[in-house]
Amino acid sequence: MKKIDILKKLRSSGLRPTKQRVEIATFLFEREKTFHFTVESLNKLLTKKLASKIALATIYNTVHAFKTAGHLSEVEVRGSKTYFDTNVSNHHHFYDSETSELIDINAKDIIIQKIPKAPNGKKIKNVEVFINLKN
Amino acid sequence: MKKIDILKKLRSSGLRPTKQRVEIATFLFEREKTFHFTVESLNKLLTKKLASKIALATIYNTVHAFKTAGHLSEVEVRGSKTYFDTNVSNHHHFYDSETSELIDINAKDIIIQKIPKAPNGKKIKNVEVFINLKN
DNA sequence: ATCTAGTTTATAATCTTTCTAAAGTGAAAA
DNA sequence: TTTTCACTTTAGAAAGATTATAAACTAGAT
Ligand SMILES: [Mn+2]
Ligand SMILES: [Mn+2]
Ligand SMILES: [Zn+2]
Ligand SMILES: [Zn+2]
Repeated sequence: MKKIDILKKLRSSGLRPTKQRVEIATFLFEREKTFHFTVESLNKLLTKKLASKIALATIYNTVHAFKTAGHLSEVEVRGSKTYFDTNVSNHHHFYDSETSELIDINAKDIIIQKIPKAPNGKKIKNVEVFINLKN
Repeated sequence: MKKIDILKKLRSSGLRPTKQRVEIATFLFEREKTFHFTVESLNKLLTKKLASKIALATIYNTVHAFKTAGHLSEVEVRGSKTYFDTNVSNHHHFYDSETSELIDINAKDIIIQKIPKAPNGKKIKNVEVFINLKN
């Protein structure tokens, strides 16, 4: 994703393209592959990459704003920290607890043959498959 | 599960059957159906049920001891609190975010037809299916 | 250039969970 | 039974992640 598109992405979500948001968005979205991160890991990487440091509160604010805008999704992973994902399409994950690393699985690469009916008047919103890895 | 079995369960895991442990174990395991809970919800229910209150630290200690002994499992649910489960067999869950309620799905009731290979020298430890519900 | 609502920031506050260390207790040994 | 001591409970402190606060800053409209 190019810088011009990043500005569009921000503006179209009603987010002013501030210096901090553009830097964070560039870091997150100017890459080909999915990026999984926690606020802590993102903060470390941004600190390493950027000359001027961004306040931790701003990183939290920005990540939440991006999530609300639909530019990031949240992945539930065992542990205390919240994981975010630049892949906002429906997909699944491998999880390597040795390295705390998430790996995407395309939705088409998992086919579920049999699934129970949703209980009492409820419907199925989505199905998440989480595959834990070992050595 | 009967009280005598609860004492056996504790002793066989190397846990002294103290007053608090027996009360918590009785509350958790003397029921037919699976029970899903957080430490907070368990604490509230125990406070309501018991005459003498158990310290929050003891509830944390006990729940972890039971988990380590294999009498409880942990379920990863979106949100800040940790969920525990009296069903320690391999199974899946529905999750109703309206009520924050987990519902068990028997492992046999979900059949996965196609699954990707584990990456680079890793193996699959287990597969967790999490079905989010809506109205 | 001015203005203002939106944004950033340092810091405090909150919330869940874990740690600490002192007091209490189960059960083995005497 | 009494003694003993490792294990357990407990209140409160501490930790760690996240959110709230409010003052300073700024993008972009006028
Ligand atoms: Mn988590
Ligand atoms: Mn969670
Ligand atoms: Zn992903
Ligand atoms: Zn369950």
